[in-house]
Amino acid sequence: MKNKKGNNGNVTLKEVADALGVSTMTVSRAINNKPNVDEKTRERILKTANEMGYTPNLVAKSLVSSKTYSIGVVIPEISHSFFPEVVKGIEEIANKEHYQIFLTNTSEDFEKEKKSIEALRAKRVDGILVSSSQTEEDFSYYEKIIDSGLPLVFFDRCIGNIGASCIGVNDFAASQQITEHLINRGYKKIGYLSGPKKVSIGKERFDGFVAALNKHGLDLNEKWVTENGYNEKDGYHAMSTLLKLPENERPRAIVAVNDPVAIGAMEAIREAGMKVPDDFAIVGFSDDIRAELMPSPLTTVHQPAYEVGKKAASKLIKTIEDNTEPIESVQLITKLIIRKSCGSS
Amino acid sequence: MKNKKGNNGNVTLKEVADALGVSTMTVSRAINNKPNVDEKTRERILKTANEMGYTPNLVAKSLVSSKTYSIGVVIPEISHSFFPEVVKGIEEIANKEHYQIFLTNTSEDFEKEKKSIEALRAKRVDGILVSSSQTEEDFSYYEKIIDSGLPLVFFDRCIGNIGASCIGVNDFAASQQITEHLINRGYKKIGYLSGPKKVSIGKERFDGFVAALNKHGLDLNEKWVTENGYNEKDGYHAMSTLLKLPENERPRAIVAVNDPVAIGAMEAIREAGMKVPDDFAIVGFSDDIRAELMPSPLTTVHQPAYEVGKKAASKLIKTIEDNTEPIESVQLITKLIIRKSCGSS
DNA sequence: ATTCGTAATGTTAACGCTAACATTAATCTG
DNA sequence: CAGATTAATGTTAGCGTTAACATTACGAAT
Repeated sequence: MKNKKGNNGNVTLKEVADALGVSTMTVSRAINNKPNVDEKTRERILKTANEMGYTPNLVAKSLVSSKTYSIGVVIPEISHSFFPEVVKGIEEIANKEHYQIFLTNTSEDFEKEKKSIEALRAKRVDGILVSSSQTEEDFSYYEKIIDSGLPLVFFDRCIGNIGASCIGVNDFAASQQITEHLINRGYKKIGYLSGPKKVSIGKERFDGFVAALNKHGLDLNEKWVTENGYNEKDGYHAMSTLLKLPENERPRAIVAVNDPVAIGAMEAIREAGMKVPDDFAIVGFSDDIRAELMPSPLTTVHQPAYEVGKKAASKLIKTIEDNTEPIESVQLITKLIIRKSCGSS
Repeated sequence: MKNKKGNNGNVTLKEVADALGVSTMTVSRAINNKPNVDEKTRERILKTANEMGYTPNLVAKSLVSSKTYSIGVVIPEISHSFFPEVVKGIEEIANKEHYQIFLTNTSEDFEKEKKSIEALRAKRVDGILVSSSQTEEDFSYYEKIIDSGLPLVFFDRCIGNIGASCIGVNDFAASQQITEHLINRGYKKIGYLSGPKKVSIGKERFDGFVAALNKHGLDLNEKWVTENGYNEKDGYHAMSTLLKLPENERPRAIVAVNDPVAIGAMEAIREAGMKVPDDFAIVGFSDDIRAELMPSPLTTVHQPAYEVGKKAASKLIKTIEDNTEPIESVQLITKLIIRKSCGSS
């Protein structure tokens, strides 16, 4: 409205230069604190640039430097309390290093995930941080991405051994540990509410569960294992299925792939008129913000979400800024949080 | 690792053109589905471009068009359950319209907010979506932004009458309504845990509270009003202060500016060995994911967070794409959620 | 065939900026 | 004070793309 050119009312280097009768290079040097500019000239330029409301055009700068100081973040579901914490950590580090983050939510949809990544790539982000909704079936997509040289760090849900770093937690061990906690409390009939095993965490946690059973000589009862999604409604649905079994064929304890699923399952149990832990002991994973508030506070595995975010961002930025940065697989330490839902006092 | 040029392994239009012996314009036309390209040529080009792994460089495109298809989103605290829902709505609409979102978290820090916006502006985002941590004291910063012509839409926390649209809820009326609910239940000694009044929601909600008192001829007792932040610890701290009053000088009911504050306050009450609603009735605002799970489920005001996000994004995009789009102040409808913390049966 | 009209393709310049080289002005040196 | 340094400034070209104009090709109409 107050501007002639197409640059949306933004002042350009050249305009500042013309206003002062110097060359654009001198202005560029002055503004970017490059050497070989007379101190007086620099001050004059800075003053005028400021008065004119000059803001550097990073788009143009990026075209020259092929560096955007933007990183893409691909998340399966922002409304899970785990992810906002992760994002907070990512944002904090990115910001400190003068990067901005593009956030995309895929709603656990691999197609949407791929589309988002294409969009990010077209925007020439310097790298991407991905928690994938499909890590086990078809690697080819990510193999291509990594091959193309786009710096990529997985977090939480990783694809292993394809040349990208991974920042997660020890899902296998933690899942085994929490299952063993149940076993040690005397439960023998233990069911498992799984998420899709095409996702690393789905597979790892399930494997940890099975390992715990094996270690203690317990059998895996296929009828007690369901595979659904990662949300409350999935847990509700899965538990409803188990509740349809004749009473004497039901498990006595439940391990859920994550807290939302556990919370959904608890709802199904409550609706069926039964109680946690009296009728069913149950444990989750992730220490959702709601976990301790449940009618029967949920025993779960606490994940250091904020730390995962910080570590992932810092690893990505290192990888971007130094291509000799080694590929690394980091497993942050989880903590078993024992509450009442498993029947502990 | 497999590339000669500086373009980070990205294939350029010119490279595709050279590979086929045509001009870059022809390739550009073919790829962008412009008319006047022979069908056979187009197919040949598309095929080769695909084989070579061509991805358009949006940075270059943006420089030409001065349009980035990026929007900035400025949020005070992503870990509040309200905001991830909003972001989800924003992302959904933005994505549908082929925009990407830059997410920044300001941690309620106005200085950080300004820095983020400068960074977004330098990146030449097409517009910004802001929930500001300071909406009442000094408008000059945002006046300058709006004056500069950068499309801006506020959400949740707005600055009114300075030329930007605002998507929020009717904080005043909802706060008045929930306070009246308390009054109607017979409470007369009502305290208020406020957030900073330099933020619109802080002011509006407090004013609604006062209006309800006035309407029913109740006095505002200054000693029962505290002003802190918007988080759990702030609520805890504020309530602790009230609890230091001699027993007969304490309020009997509490209105909290939002749910996190109410939840913090409930914790303080519990630690003091008292009960909700028996010793203190309490109500919140925002319908946090934890509200219904509290030991005494929290009566609160439900805000349509997801809708706020969708509406804000769509308003911003309309404003970006059509500068005759009118400035608008939208108040979405909240819903009073009555649970047990206010003493209702 | 010649001319014309349109479809297909090409060329140039520009978006805002900076690296690299070129020039000019200021400062030394003996 | 001439000649040589060095500091300050300027000029050119190019990052990848597209708008605008220029040229060429080709089938249709005479």
